[in-house]
Amino acid sequence: MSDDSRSCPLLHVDMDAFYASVALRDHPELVDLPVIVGGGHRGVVLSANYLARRLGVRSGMSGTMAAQLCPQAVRLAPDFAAFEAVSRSVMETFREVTPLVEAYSLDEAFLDVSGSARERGTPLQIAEWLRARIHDEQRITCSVGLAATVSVAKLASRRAKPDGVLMVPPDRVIDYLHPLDVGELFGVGEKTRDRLRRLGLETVGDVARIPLPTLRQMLGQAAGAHLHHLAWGTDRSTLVPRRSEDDPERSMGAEETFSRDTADPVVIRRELLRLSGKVAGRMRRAGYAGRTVAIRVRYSNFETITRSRTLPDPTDVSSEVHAAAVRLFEALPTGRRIRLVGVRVEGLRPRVGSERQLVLGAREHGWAEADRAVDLAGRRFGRGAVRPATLLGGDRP
DNA sequence: TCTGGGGTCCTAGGACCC
DNA sequence: TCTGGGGTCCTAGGACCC
Repeated sequence: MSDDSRSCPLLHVDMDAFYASVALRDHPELVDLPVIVGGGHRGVVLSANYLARRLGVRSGMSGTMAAQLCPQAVRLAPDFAAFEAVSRSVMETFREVTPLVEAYSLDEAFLDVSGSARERGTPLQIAEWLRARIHDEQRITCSVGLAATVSVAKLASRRAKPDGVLMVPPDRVIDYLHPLDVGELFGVGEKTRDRLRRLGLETVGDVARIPLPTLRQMLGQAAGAHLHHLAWGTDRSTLVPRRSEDDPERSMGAEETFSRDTADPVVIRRELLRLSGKVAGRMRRAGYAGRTVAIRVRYSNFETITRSRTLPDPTDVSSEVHAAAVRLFEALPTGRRIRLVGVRVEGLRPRVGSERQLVLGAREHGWAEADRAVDLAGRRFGRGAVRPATLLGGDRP
């Protein structure tokens, strides 16, 4: 590859089979076997090594199906603490190269290296340096896509996998994009792909040839414009450093699939209590309060509904979140068997000090104090050290 | 024994206010 | 007597991503 890579200052770095690679690093005796991370009872595959993929296993697939395709695979439980540690360390390496890092998930990030040339060389040289460095330090491989825009860099890294590099310079973008299946575009999932196919649009080029107003009419204002830019490779070229002070989280939630479906309101209310405490605790640790409490219920037929209520004031108090969640749940028709429940708090804003207690009555004040005591005990004795009495000894779903 | 758990963004309709 | 728009907030659902 000749090095005209200065026209491709955006790097998308993506770890190869991240969870599986980290797991294998800690279980070297398994490297020659197909390995699946996740996919336990009622679960889906989180990651699979390339041996398992060769047999058809894909992440997101149900564990049951993976076991059918690949009964000889070794199944490992995910170790999120290990994944997070590797992720933090990799992101630090990225920040050595440039401050312009958009961490997209635990195992992916976009880097803008346009300002790093003098110290570190061309984007292509930087990509290879990063790959070598990550391999040396973490013993896992990654792939890098280079382009002038975010979505093209992302497509390129996918095509480079595993353990490769692919650059798509601006003057080659159209030739690269237009033959691709529309489903490959970042943001085009199964539903949109099917819809486009029914409209006779199979390739990215087909979409590109549709006039923008027509596309907007077909897919909606935002989605139409978005797709148009993706099809011409003219999507955004500047990065948004994620999860900084000017980029607060929008919502926090927790959900759980029961080990078997249940219609028992006592079991469900107890689960709502546990999830509310988990969410509110995370909010307090992160310094957020939020006004809208939402629950999610998935019935045994997989039909999924949400119900939400906006409170007069933001809260991070476990019992307030729980009370709102239970009220929403109790407004639902009874008797249907439920597969999953979730609690989410939306409209988060940074909690400034504790001014709220000053204007509230004694009742709420007491619960906020109780939460603080629980948080303190959790820090000293481990999370879950103090819990509501109804969660003690109860069967976890 | 099909189908997790964490999120984000968009749309659409109705309420409500000016 | 008949009939306005625009803006914002709230709620529910849907699509998508890793």
